[in-house]
Amino acid sequence: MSANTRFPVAIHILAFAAIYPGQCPSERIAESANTNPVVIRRLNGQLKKAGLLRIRNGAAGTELAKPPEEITLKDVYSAVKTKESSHLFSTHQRPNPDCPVGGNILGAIREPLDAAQEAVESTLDKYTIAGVVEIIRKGMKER
Amino acid sequence: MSANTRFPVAIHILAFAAIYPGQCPSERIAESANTNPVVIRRLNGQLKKAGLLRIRNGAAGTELAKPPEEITLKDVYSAVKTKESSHLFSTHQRPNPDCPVGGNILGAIREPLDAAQEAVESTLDKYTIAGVVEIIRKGMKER
DNA sequence: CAAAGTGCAACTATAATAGTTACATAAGGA
DNA sequence: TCCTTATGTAACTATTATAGTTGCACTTTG
Repeated sequence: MSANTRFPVAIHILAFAAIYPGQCPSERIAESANTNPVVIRRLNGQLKKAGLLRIRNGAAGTELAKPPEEITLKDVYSAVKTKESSHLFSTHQRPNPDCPVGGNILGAIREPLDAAQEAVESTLDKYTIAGVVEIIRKGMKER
Repeated sequence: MSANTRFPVAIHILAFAAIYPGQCPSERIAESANTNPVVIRRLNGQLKKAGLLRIRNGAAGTELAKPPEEITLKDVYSAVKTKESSHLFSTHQRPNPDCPVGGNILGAIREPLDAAQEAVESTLDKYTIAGVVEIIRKGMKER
């Protein structure tokens, strides 16, 4: 596959909307993220469904649906994950149930894998779009 | 792509070697993990290089290179990660440097992404092959 | 030296992902 | 009202990390 960049691009979208509210058509964000407008619109749809972004057709504008302090990176991560990308670690699908190891391996690794997943999500929950925007604004001043 | 299953399969290999030391040719492990012997040998090579597995050609046997209590899942994770899979989260490659957001986004998300990565690794470091084997053995008795 | 098994090269196959084109639809402003 | 701007979405193609496979030279033990 190509690498999954939906999560970082989704953060990009929200940061953009926070900094340029009402002035962020998909084409402009696509240019900023160096991708295609349709890719942005697809993510926009997921962010909208998750209640993070307010989008209107036509000459209206797109803007955050909540204050950036209230949008955590975990919210973003959850908004854009698919069934395939929802777990950091896949497991091998059908280890041989007739082998004592194959029949028990999945149960034996579930706890550590779940714990790792939980660790990621609770870490992402500590960061917000507001924090990301703050760092971007700092970078903007320095040029 | 297909999903990356190297990490769970590598755990499978080590657990197998712990339970059946000296009796684990790649063909037998492949059957247990429901995959191809070459896939196992490829992982074996990485586990050997990382000092986790002792492998001999021919009619000799494969066994753990250390006691299972001393092999953490982080060791395994590190052993089998590739350049592509080494980071849980990819970033979009070339956000537009001429855009204030595009030029600063990567720097702004580095800290949370690194923190998430670190959280995963330190979580995996708390689990060992010995722990996995113990759960498998418990399952073996129950049948 | 035979049997068992590894190491590795060189492919093919799979599938998740991004990229692209095209167009119907919607909303706001002159 | 109609033009402009933009979204939503279907229907593809392109990319690429991954697993799967075949074949064979090499190594080690007995």
